[in-house]
Amino acid sequence: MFNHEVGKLLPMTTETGATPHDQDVNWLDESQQRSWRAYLVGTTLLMDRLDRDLREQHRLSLPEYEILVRLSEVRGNRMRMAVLADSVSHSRSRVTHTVTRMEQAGLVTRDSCLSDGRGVEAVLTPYGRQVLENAAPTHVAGVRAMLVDLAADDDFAAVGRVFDAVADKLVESNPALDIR
Amino acid sequence: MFNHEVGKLLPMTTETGATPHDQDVNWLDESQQRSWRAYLVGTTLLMDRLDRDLREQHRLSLPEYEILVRLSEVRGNRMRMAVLADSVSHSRSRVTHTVTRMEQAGLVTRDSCLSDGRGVEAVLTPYGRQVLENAAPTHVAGVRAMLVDLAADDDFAAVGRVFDAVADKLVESNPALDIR
DNA sequence: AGGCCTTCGTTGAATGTTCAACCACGAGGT
DNA sequence: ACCTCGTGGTTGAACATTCAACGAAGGCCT
Repeated sequence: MFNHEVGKLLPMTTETGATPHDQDVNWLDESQQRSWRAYLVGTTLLMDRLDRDLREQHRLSLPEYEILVRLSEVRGNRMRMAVLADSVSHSRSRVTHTVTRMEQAGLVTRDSCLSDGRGVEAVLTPYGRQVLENAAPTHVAGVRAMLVDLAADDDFAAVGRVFDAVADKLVESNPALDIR
Repeated sequence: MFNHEVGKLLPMTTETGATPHDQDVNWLDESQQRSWRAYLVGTTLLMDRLDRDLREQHRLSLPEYEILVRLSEVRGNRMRMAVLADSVSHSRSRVTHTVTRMEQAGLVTRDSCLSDGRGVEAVLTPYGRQVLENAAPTHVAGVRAMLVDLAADDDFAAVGRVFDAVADKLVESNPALDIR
C-alpha cells in the first residue's frame, strides 16, 4: 500500500511509511515538532525584522552591527580578523567581505598586526562608534519588543541555556577542518 | 571625560555614556544579554550546520527541504505560491527563485491554478518525495543531536513558547504592506 | 462595459554569502 | 639555511537573497 500522506511533521520529521530503512528513525514527538517549527519561523521573522529596522533607520545590516559591537567592547577597539570571525560565528571569508564594505562606509579601518606579519586588525573609527551609539537604542528596543519582553523571565533564561548548549556542542564538534 | 570603553553588552546593548539621549534606554540586564548572545551564535551555528549537512548528504538546502516538507504535508502535494511563502515565512520573491531552482532539479513542478487565473501551484514530484524521504532521517537526527537532545524537555518547551509569541507578534505587526 | 485598486507571481539587478583557490607568513624540524 | 606544514587573510566566481518594478488577473463600483 502506498502512503501519499507523509504526515504532520515539523520542517524535518516526515513520518514516511513507504520508505527505505524506516522506523529505526527517532522522530520528534508532537510537542517537540511544534516547538521546533515555532523556533524556525520565529527566528526567521525576528532576524528579518531586526535587520530591516537597522537598515532602514541606520543604514546598517545586523551582521555589521554585531561587528561594531564586538569592536566597541575590546580594549583599543581593534581585533584580529580571525578572532572577530569566531566571535560572531561567521566564516573568515564572510568577515573579510563585510569588513571591506564597512571600511568603504568609513565604519572601520584595517591595520596590520605588528606581532604577526600575517595578521590584520579591524579598528573601529570614531564615526563607526558614533553610528553604533545611534543604532544601539533602536536595536535594543527592537530586541525587547519582539523577543525579550514577550517571554517570561524563566522562559527566556531557558532559551539562553538551550542555545548555550547548542553553541558548545557545535564549536566542540567542529571538524578541525576550517569547516567554515 | 571621554568614555572609550563601551561596556560589555550583548550584540546590541552598548552602554554608551558619551552619547545623545542616553539613560532613557532600557538596556538588557546581564543575564538577558547572555541569553540573547547565546541565542544569536547558537542559531547561527545550528542553521549553518543543518544546512551544510543537507547539502553534503542530499544536495538540498535547508529552505528547499522546508518547502518539500510543506508540500508533502498537504493534500494533493500542491500549494499556491503565496501560501507556501507564508508557511515558511519567506518572501514571495524568494520562494519564486527557490522553486525555480527546485523545478530545474526535478523536485517540484509548477501548475497553473484553475480557480484563479493568477495563481500558480507548486507540486511535489515523486522524485521530490523520494529525496525528501531520504533526507528526513538525516535531518531529524541532526536536529536531535544539535538541539533537542541537548535541552531539558522543559527548556525546549520554553523555546517553543517564546518563539510562538515572537511569531505571533511579528505576523501581527506586519505593516500591512507586502513588507516582505 | 469601463475604471480603479488590490493581489499573485515573476523578473532582473543589486547586494550578500559561500566555496575553492591562493599567497604570505610563522613554527618546527634537519 | 632549508623544507614542510599549518594558519591568517584575501580573492573572484558561483550561488542565494533582497529590492523595486512590472504585467496579468480578480473584485468592486458605477
